[in-house]
Amino acid sequence: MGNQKLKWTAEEEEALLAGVTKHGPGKWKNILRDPDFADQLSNRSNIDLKDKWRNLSVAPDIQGSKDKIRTPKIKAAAFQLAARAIITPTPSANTSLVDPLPRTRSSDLSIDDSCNIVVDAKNAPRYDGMIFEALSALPDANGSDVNAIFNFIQQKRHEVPPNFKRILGSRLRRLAAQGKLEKTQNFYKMNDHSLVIRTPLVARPKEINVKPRQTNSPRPAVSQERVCDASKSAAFKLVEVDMKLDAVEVAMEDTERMIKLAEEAEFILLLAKELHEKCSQGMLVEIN
DNA sequence: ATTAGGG
DNA sequence: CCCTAAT
Repeated sequence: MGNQKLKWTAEEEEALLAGVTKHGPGKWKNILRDPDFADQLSNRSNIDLKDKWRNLSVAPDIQGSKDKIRTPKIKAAAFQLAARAIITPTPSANTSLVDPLPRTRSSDLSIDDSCNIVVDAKNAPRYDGMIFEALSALPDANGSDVNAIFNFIQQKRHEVPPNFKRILGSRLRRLAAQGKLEKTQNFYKMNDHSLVIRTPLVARPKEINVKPRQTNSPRPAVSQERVCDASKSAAFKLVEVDMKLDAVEVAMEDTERMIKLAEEAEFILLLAKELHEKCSQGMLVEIN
């Protein structure tokens, strides 16, 4: 009777998180069966997984444990967000997208719009078009700043989400990082790489179907339309993958930004505590 | 057999 | 972690 009260290792937690993102919460026996996680969780039962998940979902991280690791919490959430962006091929008839998404509710630093990634994913590539349109139309030869681009796009009567300005911001930064835009001190302008093949066929996969003309042709042979269909859907899937990768990158970007904010906030909180302690001890604190 | 919840 | 009702 030895191993009761076994502490969860980081590896086990990771495996659990990965398992949940893959199979969904509640599919514990499945996660346990999955050869990908079977080894690391060999000492855990499906019920253990359930309990652990429940704990991870609640604990808003208390500082009691020598402020071990709270970032993993955020990273885990980020991982889930990214995974969610990927695992959303068929908007219907797929996994139950009701993941509780364990997140702190109390000291929550507002992860706000990060749940609209799927939407962003669909729009991000289009924004690129608008951005390039704006940059090529705007006069400033030295480049334009975010506001100029933002205003131009709005005047174009392009419908954009409320948080568009921020999306635009991260979008610009990313394009600059990819070398598709030149950035100098918050001013962006196009360069040679801006016009390279960026998803050439964004053509809508609507109705281009070539239906078989009646049943007159007894032997349509190997049917060219099949081939056509295949390449068409292949192209579509490529675009799809492209968009999803994009979504993940954006998600990571936003997440890193959030983590930074969280850390800064925490630092300030520490300062505040320190000040409070000193003040309550009757000390005179001067703030420069 | 398995899962969700309460203890 | 364990126990139990519910599916």
